[in-house]
Amino acid sequence: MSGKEESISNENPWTAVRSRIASEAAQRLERLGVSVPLDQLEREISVPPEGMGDLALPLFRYAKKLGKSPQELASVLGEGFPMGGALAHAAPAGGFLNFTVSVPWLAEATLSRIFSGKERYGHTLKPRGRVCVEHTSANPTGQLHVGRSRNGIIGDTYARVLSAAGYDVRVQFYVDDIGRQAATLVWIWSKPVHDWPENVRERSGISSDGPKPEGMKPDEWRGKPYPSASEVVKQEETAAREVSDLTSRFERGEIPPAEYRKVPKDILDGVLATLGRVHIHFDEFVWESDLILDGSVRKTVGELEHAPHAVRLEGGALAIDASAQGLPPDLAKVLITRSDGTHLYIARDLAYHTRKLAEFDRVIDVIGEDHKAHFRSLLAVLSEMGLPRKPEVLHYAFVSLPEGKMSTRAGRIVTLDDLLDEAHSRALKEVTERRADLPPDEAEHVAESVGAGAVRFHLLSVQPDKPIVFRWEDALSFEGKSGPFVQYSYARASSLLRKAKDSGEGPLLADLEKGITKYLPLPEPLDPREVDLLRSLSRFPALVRRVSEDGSVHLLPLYAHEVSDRLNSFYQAVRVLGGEAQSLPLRLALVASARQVLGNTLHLIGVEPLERM
RNA sequence: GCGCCGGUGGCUCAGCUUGGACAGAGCAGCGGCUUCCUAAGCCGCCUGUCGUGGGUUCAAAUCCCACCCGGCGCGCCA
Repeated sequence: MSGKEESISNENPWTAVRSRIASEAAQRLERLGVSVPLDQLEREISVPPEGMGDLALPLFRYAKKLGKSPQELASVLGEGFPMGGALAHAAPAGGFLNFTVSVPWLAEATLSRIFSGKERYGHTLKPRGRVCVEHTSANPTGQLHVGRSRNGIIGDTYARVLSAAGYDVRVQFYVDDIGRQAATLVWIWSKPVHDWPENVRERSGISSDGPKPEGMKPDEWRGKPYPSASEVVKQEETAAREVSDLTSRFERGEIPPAEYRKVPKDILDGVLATLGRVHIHFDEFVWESDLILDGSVRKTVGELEHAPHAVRLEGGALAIDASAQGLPPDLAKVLITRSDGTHLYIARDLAYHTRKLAEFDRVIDVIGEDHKAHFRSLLAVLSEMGLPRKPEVLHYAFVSLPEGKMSTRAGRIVTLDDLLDEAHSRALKEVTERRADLPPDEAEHVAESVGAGAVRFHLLSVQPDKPIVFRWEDALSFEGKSGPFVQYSYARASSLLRKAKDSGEGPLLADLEKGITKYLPLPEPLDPREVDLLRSLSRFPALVRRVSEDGSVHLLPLYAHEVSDRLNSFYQAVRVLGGEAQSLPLRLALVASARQVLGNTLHLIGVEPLERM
């Protein structure tokens, strides 16, 4: 791909128009006697309500300075405003000066970028550095539930967007195999089942040693004794001692890592299989225990002992007084080790982050809002350690059930496995009813894709800050603002293009992909739905850019819905094949472009585009 | 008690970073559309004290203050 094409496909067509309006307006305002910084003016340009043009410049502020009415200033400023090229029309309205772009320009600028960029349309091709995204990192204690899967879906999407925005992204899963929770499970499984406490045997439903039952996932099987074993450890001192002895022996190198990690590994394998169903994959697994075995944790704790604000608490625990770092009084002292000298979770996390910060240009953690305080402490201590860069965080709120907080103990839990299975079977029912002609294996594939798409789309479409109350009927919606709605629009566009090729329009399509220019001027006037679709398609590069900067991943499903919605309306309103001959090139180009942009968006949100459904 | 985050039609949510023109969608409800490119679709109707009260401003869902409700957290768990 040549340099020129690169710059075209990642350049947002609107930026040039905006700066042209801003600089012309700035000159004209200057002549009238008020000088305004160019970037301020550019920022103030907004999008007017439907039917009033494409861009709007509010003039209230400047009217006041000039002692004119906003209406008057708008007409004076609009008088003789140079049109041509991208700009077709300027009209004062109230205190605004509204601009309408030329439709041929919009079509050419948008479609040519899509055709030359293809699956990279909207992407930034210029390298922007190395970034590490850490997400999910669930404790290996059992199956993933819907709440924790929100983490993975947000994290995976963010990683995809960062990659599209030009970053070299590495996705990490931090496996906490050494903390109290995982250790409890390693401990219980280290004993023969007949030595388990009776109530653990009873409640786990595991009564004898033996291989994993047929058809059960390893995370489900290995996780069964967790709730009861964890209670035993909390209540019985001997059990608690056995768990910490086990941990200490491992840390001293007396248990081979492969043996110690057998149970966590089984669980991780099960969790990864489930995450694979929603297209979540990792580049690297960082085992927490490795940070201990290779001395990283010891080194970090050693450094902290000599930190300027290190303090010893009564009993001997090491803490960092972070009040100088601006932490509120209740968080001011950050404990690093226990009184007995063993390190706390944050000590290991500090070692991990020190390593990541040395290796990457940006370090991003996707973590639940219950860890907000922990993250603040982490930041404060890292800065106490004198690290120049800081990790960034994307927090998300919890998923609860209508009956309340999810709880394994109370049996109030929805696992991602159950949700995906249910989604699959409902989707299969739909597919077989609607498309009896599809071969069974394709129907199966479509059902899996549609089910997973519905789940991912649903969990992604709420702003991460907001708590979600999980309801089956919302998560499994296949219509309206849903994953399947978008997949359906994509499939219809694909189908139409297949039909076009079958009816001999293949050469025209191939020609269009080389450039729309030779089919200009467009058959005027365009249907308003054609123009609306173009407008939506043209927004994509700016959206990708924005999401990569602020992590607002929930905007992507929203956008996918908008494009689908406009494609469907267009498709309903005008005839592509067998319609007016002079409209065929533009309409085919629109369908092909919309399909491309939907495909690109679906890729970012991790939902599979389907050629047929 | 303190801190952080949320509170927008019957339900679920965009919009708030950077104040701007009648607050947008989806679901549910009601009424239409299939001799025609996939009806998981399209078109139309109905539904709003933007939690409450103050303030700043020519202009507030958006910024500031107070309060109410919900979520999350508050040193030897992770």
